[in-house]
Amino acid sequence: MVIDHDCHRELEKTQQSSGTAGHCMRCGARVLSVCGAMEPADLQRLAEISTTHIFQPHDTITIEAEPVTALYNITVGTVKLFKLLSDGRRQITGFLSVGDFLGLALTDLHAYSAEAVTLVTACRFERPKLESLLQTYPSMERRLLENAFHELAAAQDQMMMLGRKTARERVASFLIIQSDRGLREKISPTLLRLPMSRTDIADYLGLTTETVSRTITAMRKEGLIELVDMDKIRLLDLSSLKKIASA
Amino acid sequence: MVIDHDCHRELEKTQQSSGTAGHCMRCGARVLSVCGAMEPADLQRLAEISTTHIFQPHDTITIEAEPVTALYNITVGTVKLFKLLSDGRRQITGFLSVGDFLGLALTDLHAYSAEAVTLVTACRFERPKLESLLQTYPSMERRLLENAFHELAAAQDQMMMLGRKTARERVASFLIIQSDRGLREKISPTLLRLPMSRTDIADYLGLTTETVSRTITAMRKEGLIELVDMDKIRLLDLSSLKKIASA
DNA sequence: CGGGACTTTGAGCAAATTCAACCATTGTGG
DNA sequence: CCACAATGGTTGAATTTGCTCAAAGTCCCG
Repeated sequence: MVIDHDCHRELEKTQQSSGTAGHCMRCGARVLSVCGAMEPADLQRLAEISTTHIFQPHDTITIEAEPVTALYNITVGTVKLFKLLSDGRRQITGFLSVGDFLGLALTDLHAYSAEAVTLVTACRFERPKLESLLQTYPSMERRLLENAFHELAAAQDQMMMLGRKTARERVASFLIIQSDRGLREKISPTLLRLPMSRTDIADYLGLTTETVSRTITAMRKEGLIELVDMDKIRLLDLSSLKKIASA
Repeated sequence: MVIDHDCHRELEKTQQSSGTAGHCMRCGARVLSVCGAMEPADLQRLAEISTTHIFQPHDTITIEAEPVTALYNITVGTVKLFKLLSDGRRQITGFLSVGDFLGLALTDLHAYSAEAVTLVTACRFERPKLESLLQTYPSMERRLLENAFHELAAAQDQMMMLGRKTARERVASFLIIQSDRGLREKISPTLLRLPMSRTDIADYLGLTTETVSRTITAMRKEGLIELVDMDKIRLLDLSSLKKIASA
């Protein structure tokens, strides 16, 4: 596992300050996230306190236990959140996609690390500025609360998966989750694009890459799924998959 | 596993309406929870919209996927939260103790079931009344948000445990978590009372009772812990346990 | 003292991991 | 433009961790 990203260089290179442009008005993530509640004039104000950042695949975005300096709203791409044990074992706690928030916390330190899976574009809000924003828009706090509860429910499903499901059930669950993840990542109702590696899937499911690979092969042979490409999977029998997922 | 609780009967029998009494002023959980931020006069108002409930061990408090009608604040005892698969496999997602909230959600349906582990006393707030309360005390919303983020961080630790830790590491983690759970459940700095059964511990750790039992026995033989009683464990070597827990 | 529930212990088993080899795709330099 | 190294994915065999099934021990409560 080679970790060799010129992360900081990359960051400076790709940072796009945007105090003047009304980029928030054109933001594709707007309809999905907090900004959706705002008036055009307010969006202009939002644009003034936010900057756009681009991250290359494998770029580190935040590091566990380091100070929280900013909040990001993902506008393009996929991000993985994870925790590490001292010997390198990794648990991916979730994947973020367009419209999702990263670094949303009231604590001073990040609870997890975050890394770009694909090319990622994100809208960055400096923490102190965010605080004042929250006071200006009380409805945003409510949205954040809703968001937090939603994540909490997802976390509980994940616990059930990690604690009690078999490898087969976990892989099925993963496919269903990806399929349900709005229509945003889906190419067609049944064709699914998985931007993350087998290793990432394994670390998300609490399995090894070998087990994930073997399970996917088995499902393919059973006619449950079809591997169109390494990162494209067609769900041929959604109802069976759902049944397996929540046994 | 016998499920035979006359839950509803029990509920009616033990419900203590308290519109007039200033029970919130005397509440032991107050300092630990949201109510701590309030003035005496406000506590009186709080007492007017809340009722005290008592649950016997094994009483069901809420059921997964059923409508959320109220929010409880635990004032005495321990509650377990769990999810079930159709074949009976169970995952305990957490234990609640004095000061913790139950049924805190903006969704209409419960994300999990909750059951009393010990004798439990809880302060019940009807949902519609709660909504108006939140509008009266905006600072409470912030507290709820903090609470949600705290739970989210705990959930991520739990995911790491379930997905990547060995049985030994899980049991050590459990003991450390119980030990860290404030001083509220602790008898002395090293003597720990575990109100839940081995089955509950197993369902929390994603293991079987046999594995939990064997692991505890092994730790006892190694001199890491001492079983004072079935439900009392003395942590003899906290630093070693901590090292094992977060390998 | 006896019955029931919970816990511990034991022996064999199975699911998933580990270790190892092989295959496919991609990108690089000669 | 092709050979070849590098990366990621798949497949196979052996191993191991934790599970299943079974029995014995312990605690509690009437």
